[in-house]
Amino acid sequence: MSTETPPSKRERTLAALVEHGLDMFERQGYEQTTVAQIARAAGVTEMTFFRYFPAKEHLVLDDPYDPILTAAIAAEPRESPPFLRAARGIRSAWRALPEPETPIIRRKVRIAAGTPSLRGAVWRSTGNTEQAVVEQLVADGATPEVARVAAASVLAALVAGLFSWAESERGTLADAIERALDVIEVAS
Amino acid sequence: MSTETPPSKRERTLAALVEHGLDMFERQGYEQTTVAQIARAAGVTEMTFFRYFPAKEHLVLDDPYDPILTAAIAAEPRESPPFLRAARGIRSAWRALPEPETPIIRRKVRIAAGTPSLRGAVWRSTGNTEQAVVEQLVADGATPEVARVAAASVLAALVAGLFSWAESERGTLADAIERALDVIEVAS
DNA sequence: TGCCTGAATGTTAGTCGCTCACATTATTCG
DNA sequence: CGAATAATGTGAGCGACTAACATTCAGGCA
Repeated sequence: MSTETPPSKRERTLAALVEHGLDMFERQGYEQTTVAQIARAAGVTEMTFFRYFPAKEHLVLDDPYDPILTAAIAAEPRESPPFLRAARGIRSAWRALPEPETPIIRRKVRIAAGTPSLRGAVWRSTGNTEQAVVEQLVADGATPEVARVAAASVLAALVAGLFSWAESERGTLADAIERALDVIEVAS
Repeated sequence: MSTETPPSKRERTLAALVEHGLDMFERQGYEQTTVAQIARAAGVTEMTFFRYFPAKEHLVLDDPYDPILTAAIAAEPRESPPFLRAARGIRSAWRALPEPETPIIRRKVRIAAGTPSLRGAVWRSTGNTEQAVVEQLVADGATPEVARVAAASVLAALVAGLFSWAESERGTLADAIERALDVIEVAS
């Protein structure tokens, strides 16, 4: 029926690790869950876990959105100040995006939002995106200092919106992000 | 001559730990420096290090500014939107503050800015300040969601300004922060 | 001055995240 | 089927951090 090929062994153990990992994080907390426990629950060795994820936190953190964001920022008119260009670019990027498979994303974000050490990790992992945004703004004429502040501030708003969305049971991701950007774009 | 009492033993080992720690971080990098190495250089045991700092990163991260910030935000007129209230509050708070003993602060911020894992730690450690700002904004009538976004975004700008300041050899801390807030307050 | 109490430090052992070198078992495809 | 390659296991070890317990040191009081 479905056109999907049967999952390879690699895909199956990956899915098992994610499934058991998120499950145990939700039940007993991130810090209280050991990598060895997750591996054991997935029928695999601790070593194997680290072959799939470079660190424990990566079971919760992806981040595939860099190219879309930077492209959208590049499309903004250069007359606006960098801060507004970044905010509006992100806004229009998300508007154009299909709503992603939210169930698992919501679980991950909720775990991250509720775990102090992961909140830090989220910020660090946003570093790549931030760097991309900075480069785009600089390419469009902003100074590096200004670009760094603009990028950091806008992305912080985005992350805060993400966290709020995950904690509230309802609403779409796109709406939450729009509302977050509304808070910041007080100039029109 | 000086009115200072002679440093106690505790003060002396604390100073030794900070001094050798920062020194080694600058010379060989944060990740490449071991807590045991710092302790040894300070003539003390690894265990003693952790009696002074709850974690390695705390040798670099303080954060004594919460009360001043929240007070200044409370003083802002409530007609403005929360985002601007937070930004302007922080601005006026720093304007009123005496320029702190910058040499050691600059060293710490520079180390933090140049170490990915510490950038994340800074963000996590800002959580307290963020929470305080959120509470102040909510007390002044903002919704929690709006307050969280505003606080996160403004503090991110502040941190970005801090990092820029530390990396550039000259300029005062207050000026750097003002410039960072200028980027964000595009509405007037 | 000498003791005495509490602060400061040391010791040992252990957990957890994470890495490396090397051996072993599965998969898949010619 | 057999060989190449992918996936996993083993064991040893490092570094951050914690806890229980023992020890030494500092400074005030008789």
